[in-house]
Amino acid sequence: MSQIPKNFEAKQVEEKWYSYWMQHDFFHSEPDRREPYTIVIPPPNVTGVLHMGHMLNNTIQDVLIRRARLKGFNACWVPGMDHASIATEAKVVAKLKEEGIDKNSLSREEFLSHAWEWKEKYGGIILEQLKKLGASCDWQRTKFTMDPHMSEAVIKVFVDLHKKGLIYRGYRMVNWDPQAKTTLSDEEVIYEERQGNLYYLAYPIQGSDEKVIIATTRPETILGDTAICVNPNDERYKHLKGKKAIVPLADRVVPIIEDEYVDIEFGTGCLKVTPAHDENDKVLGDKHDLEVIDIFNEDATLNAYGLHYKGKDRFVVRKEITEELGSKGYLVKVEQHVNKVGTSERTKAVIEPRLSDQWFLKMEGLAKPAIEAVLETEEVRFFPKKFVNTYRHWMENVRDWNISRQLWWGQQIPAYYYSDGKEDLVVAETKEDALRLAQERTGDSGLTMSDLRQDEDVLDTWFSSWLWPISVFDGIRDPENEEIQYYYPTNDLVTGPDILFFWVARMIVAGYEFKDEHPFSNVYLTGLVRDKQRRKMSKSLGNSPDALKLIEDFGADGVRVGLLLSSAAGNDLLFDEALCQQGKNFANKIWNAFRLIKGWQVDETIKQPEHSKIGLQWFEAKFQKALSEIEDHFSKYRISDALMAIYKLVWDDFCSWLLEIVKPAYQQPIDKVTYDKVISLLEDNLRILHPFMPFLTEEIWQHISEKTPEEALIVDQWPSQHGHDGQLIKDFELAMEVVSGIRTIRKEKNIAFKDQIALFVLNAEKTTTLLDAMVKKLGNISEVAYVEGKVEGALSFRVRSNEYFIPIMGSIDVEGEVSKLREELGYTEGFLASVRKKLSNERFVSNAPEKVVALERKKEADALAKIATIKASLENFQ
RNA sequence: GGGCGCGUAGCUCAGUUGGUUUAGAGCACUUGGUUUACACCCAAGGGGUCGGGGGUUCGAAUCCCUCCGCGCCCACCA
Repeated sequence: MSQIPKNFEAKQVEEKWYSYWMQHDFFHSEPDRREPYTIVIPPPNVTGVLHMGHMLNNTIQDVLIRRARLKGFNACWVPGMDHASIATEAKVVAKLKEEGIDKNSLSREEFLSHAWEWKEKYGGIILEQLKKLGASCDWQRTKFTMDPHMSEAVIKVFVDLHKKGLIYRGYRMVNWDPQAKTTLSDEEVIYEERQGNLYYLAYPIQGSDEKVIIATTRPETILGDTAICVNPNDERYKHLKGKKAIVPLADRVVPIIEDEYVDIEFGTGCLKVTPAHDENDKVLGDKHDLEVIDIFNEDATLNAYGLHYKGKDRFVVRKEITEELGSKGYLVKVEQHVNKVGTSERTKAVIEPRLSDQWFLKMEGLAKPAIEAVLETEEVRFFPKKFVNTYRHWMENVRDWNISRQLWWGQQIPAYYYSDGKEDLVVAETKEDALRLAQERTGDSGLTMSDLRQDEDVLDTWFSSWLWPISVFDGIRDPENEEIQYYYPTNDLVTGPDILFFWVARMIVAGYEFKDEHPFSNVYLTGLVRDKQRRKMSKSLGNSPDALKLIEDFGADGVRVGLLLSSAAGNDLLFDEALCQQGKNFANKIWNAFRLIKGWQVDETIKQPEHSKIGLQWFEAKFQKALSEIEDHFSKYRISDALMAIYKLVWDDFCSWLLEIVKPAYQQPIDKVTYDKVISLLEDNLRILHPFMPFLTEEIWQHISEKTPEEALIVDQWPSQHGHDGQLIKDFELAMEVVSGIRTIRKEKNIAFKDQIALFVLNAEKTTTLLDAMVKKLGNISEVAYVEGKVEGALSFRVRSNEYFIPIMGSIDVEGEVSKLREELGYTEGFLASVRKKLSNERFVSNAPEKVVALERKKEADALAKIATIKASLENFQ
């Protein structure tokens, strides 16, 4: 035994087995006759580094995939990365800036070559980090959303949807990120409450001395005002009908229009209309046919309409224009006002509503089958279920998806303009096809490639990732290929609820649209990882632990267990390093159980002791019981409950009870029957533990006996279920309570374990001699003797209706014993009273099911018997 | 403003369609322990009027109402 280290040393073991598994291709999957079990990874950003969320996510996926592998499925976990347009482009722009290169000085092609260079050099660190966690991904299948084949699929889908009339170009109000100079989808905008001001401005009425007061939060936008609007039912403004107002500073004359949209109660009940910079104003503008004046440049500085503020940033202008309005007498008052400001999820910049030409995907029709799949057919099930509501709400009110982004990094939209007209375009997979189409359309066969100009925009990154479960198997380009037929639909998807709309919902949509089938059967939504104070983990707070450091400190298995121990699906995980410590301790516990067993000398001539026999039978029953509970937990995606069940099985039942029972005396050999059985039970434990703690279990597995690669634990078999002896478990519990009673008395009376004691039993409930053997062993009892009456000069305790006596040397602390007995009596009498209260209620006896009443009667009888015993003992002392 | 969910031991959570001892687990805590697998350990133990109030029922942590507190999602008024 001395050659086996006392503590489990995770580090070298992890490296050893990961490369062993890789070397033998155990993570790799090819279609075969087995049933497939497939997971596609939520592709992390190519710019990403491993954080706690990834750790949790991928640990869960690895648990599922390893378990499926053990269950004999052809397990395939496809890894990959997302090109993350905005994030990556921002990174590359920043890096170029450091090198003194301005993005605007580069051509698109030049920029893209820098971007690819960046990607090759820095991208995908995260995948290497996942290996440290033990993720058993099929790395031969690693995909990137901008791989040529993946991009081709994206383009193909765009063309297809365009043909179906679902993609259209619209001049619309979009969320504009002035920092990234691109559009964001509604989902990428985060609203934050900010303390701002409500400015009350006076607009002169044309041809009169009267002024009308208007409240606004964005005074700089007055330069884009093209109307004033009041509610037609507002008596205060009736007389203004048909008149015109003059916009301060701009001196523009604008109409005063009436619309019920205006809230009479808010502000002054009078609204300035700026169609270019507010969604609602745009609607009003369209309705009343108003002029649209855009006052911003694309970086949200003011353009020529900004007059003398031209070139200044909107927030600078807000401050300065307020002062100017004040000095010229237009500013009536300023009130504090809390309003919600949209900010970019990625750049944090304040979003401006902006009108621009964008590409949209019609969602309403596409959403239908995806709604059905989750709400009606349940072809796709969510865990936890509560997210179904969230999903429905969003999907039933889904808006058209703005899929264009004003960036270069991504798939360029395959639309080609053949003239200066905005609508003079064709959509095609290749430029050659586009030319043909353009020639047909115009009837001008003289049109050449150089007459075509491709749309500058790229597609939203989610427009590639919504195809992920299909495109990783090349199912868009080649729908009949063997892989897509075999692996699709995939089984489980594990991701965070924050991308339920961005990604999950859209994948379901794409699944039905392009494969006519659900993309996955189950969606496991994890919670967010928070710190102990419930704060979200974030870089800026600096409360996110270094993932790799954690693995270093606690071992990958320890971290995996730590993360899983408290992560019920959909519940936030309050991360605490103590949990990883618990995981590490658990690893060490198992390691030492193994060391103990490995150290035993086997003697084939020894007969199996009775206590070992019963102990092994009992553990087998316990194992089977636990196994069925574990299966049940897995079926409900209660991963942490499954782990906890295994934790208790291994620590309490296997180590604390079974091993103590079968353990031979110091330096004594063990019989072969027991030894072999213990080994096989240990192996079963390792099998069910393996998905959670792959490294530790493989290490022990291969230490137990020499194994060929085919016999590695990772590709072994999950134990089979075959029922269990429930009665044995119950009987054993009685014996356990007896052992516990003996230990209590030993502790109270300071009787060392090595001193043997005698145990007398006044027996009402039957026990078997096998169990007595177990009690003898664990209690270090010289003999278990059955008696007819109370034993004098002994300490006693009761388990169920049996009474146990331990004679002790010296005098007994009568007072102490009596008070203990009185306490026990008090409790039991209280209990009896509560039972009798029920039983004396006639309506209970007549209405409750027979079974329930019978149970109460049994409780009553047991309590009475126990009370009699305690009273008798008390009399003995008096 | 609309919707969803949650409040059970110091902490994190179980508690399936109301009925198995006067509610469970893990961690933490207390006490004792150098027993030759493990102090990253062993053993024993304390701790909750199930957010408050009301109701339905023979019986409520579990169902209904209401109040209080918390979280999330959606929409958004200048």
